[in-house]
Amino acid sequence: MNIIQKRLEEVLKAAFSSCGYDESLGTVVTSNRPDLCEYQCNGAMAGAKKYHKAPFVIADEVAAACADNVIFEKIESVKPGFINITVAPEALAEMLAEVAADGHLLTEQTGTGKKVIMDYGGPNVAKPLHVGHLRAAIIGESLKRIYRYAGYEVLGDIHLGDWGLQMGLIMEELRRRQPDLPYFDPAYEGDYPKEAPFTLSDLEEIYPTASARSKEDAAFAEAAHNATIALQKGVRGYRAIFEHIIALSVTDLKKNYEKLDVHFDLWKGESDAQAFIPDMIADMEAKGLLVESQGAMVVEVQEETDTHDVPPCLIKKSDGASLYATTDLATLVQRERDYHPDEVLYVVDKRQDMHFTQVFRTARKAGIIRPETKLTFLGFGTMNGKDGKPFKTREGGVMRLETLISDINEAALARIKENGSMDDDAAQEVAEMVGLAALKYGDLSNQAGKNYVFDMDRFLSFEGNTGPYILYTIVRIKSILKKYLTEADASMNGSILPAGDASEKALQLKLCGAGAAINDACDDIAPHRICQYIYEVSNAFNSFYHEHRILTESDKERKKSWISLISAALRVLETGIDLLGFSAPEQM
RNA sequence: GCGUCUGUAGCUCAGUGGAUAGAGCAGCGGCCUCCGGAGCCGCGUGCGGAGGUUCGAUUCCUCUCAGACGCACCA
Repeated sequence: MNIIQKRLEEVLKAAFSSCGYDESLGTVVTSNRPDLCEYQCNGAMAGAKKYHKAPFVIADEVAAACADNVIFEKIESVKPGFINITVAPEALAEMLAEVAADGHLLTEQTGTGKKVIMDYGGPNVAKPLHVGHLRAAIIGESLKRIYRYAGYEVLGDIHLGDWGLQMGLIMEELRRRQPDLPYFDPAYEGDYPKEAPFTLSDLEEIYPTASARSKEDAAFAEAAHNATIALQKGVRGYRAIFEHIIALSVTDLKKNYEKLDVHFDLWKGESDAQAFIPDMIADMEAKGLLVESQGAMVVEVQEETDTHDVPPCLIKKSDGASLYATTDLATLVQRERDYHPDEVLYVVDKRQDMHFTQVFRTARKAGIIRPETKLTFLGFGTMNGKDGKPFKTREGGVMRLETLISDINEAALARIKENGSMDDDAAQEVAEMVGLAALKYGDLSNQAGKNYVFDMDRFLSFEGNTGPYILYTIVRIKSILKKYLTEADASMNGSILPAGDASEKALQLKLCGAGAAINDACDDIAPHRICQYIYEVSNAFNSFYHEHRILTESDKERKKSWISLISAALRVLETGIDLLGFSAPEQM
């Protein structure tokens, strides 16, 4: 909670209590009428009924009971029963000093001692990343950082799509093209080559070709199916090809996620979970959970409180093969065995809501995870084009992530060169930072669960609620501080003085809310709260900046106080963008 | 058909059981002898619709309209 709110509540609750009312009525919230006050308490109205008194009377009593507390500049009751509060500048300055002195900006360490596994990758091997993978990566990376800031131990797992028919398709197509490779010779007993007989770009072409072929050529489809089984059985030639594919893909994926400043702690995949399937299924059978339905083996997950049908969770196909849900469940078996997480958070397309409902229920019924382990599904919406339909290339195809990123960087570079005098290398580097900020902020500033419109021009416009605007504000503060530090008597240790005017006070008030904003983002699994907060901080800073000449201020203490104030603003903003997953250049 | 989600300003989006629902963009008008004008300051329109609960509803509930999405052997 915001330190100001917390302190005010302590006073208000005591006042309600001393007047003979329930102290829970002393809840304080930020004012929705900034023209009247900074904070307000509506407890008098809530309590009016219970105590059979006019709300205005209660508000009057309470306000009078604590009016002489030094935390208030003003506390007054207003009809019909609001208690309006204005914070004393001296008290505010002290509270801001506490925020600035705290290692986590007074973010409550709610996650201390808790371990969370976050699943926010899901790319398929042998296929390029496309924009569909973007949201999971951006949102997941941000949540990982936010959770860590609140004290959680977080393990980010990429959860590769590296199993199933797609692998068989690739192998069969490879065999069709190069049947003489030793991998396909059952009699071959020597070592296989260290180098793959194909490149990544070969793979990117092979998969769609094979996929198309299997649809028209039944014999090929059958062969691919058999190749899949051969891989699953561990036939060493197929296993060796599999290793080649993984090695090539992972190298490429790391490079691409690196560009997004997205990092995973675990590079596990669906293939890693396969070994856990037989025991898991045996256990389900032993518990009597597995039932036959229309030829398949399923776990019923309908619950009595359901007001509608929830289809059963499919564990085994009628041909005995396992499915999507089977793998996800086995992955949970593995995660429980290896990490004992307190929570597993999935950042996945919201269209998979039903799937995860089934998986979570099955996991609980089967005792795969401990009863106290939280399973959370954060479903995100689709990234749409300006036409409101899912984002596509101009030709109507799926856009590769690399293309999207380079398009943004190019546009950012053009913008920087318009008004900058940077040399080319520096400009390129800054363009990448600005581009990433535009991309991530444009995504994260929306509620994760909703679809949003991707509009590069808007995200990069450098005006309004955008990543570049935040970066600009940060760079501006850095620039002032740099100039200040060249002065002979520069000191970064000035104490923050009580605000002298409205814009200074507004900035101080805003900065005190940093920890609360981060806790809110964490508790609600909502990075957009960070965006909103740092945007407000940026606005507050820019208003303050516009009304004060910091470096030419003649009052030394006042000047040092302002330096401390904008340093605090800088720290809050840089922390904010770090939690969103990007960073600011020195100049732009 | 069943279900889930969404509907807030011309556009893109926030938001809350409380007073007068906020930003940005677009439009109009101001501000550079000044630490970065990628900025600042003004100007106006809106909670899809109907009921209900409540002292008070855009927020909670029911119904309704519209759109997106999901409904077992793909992942």
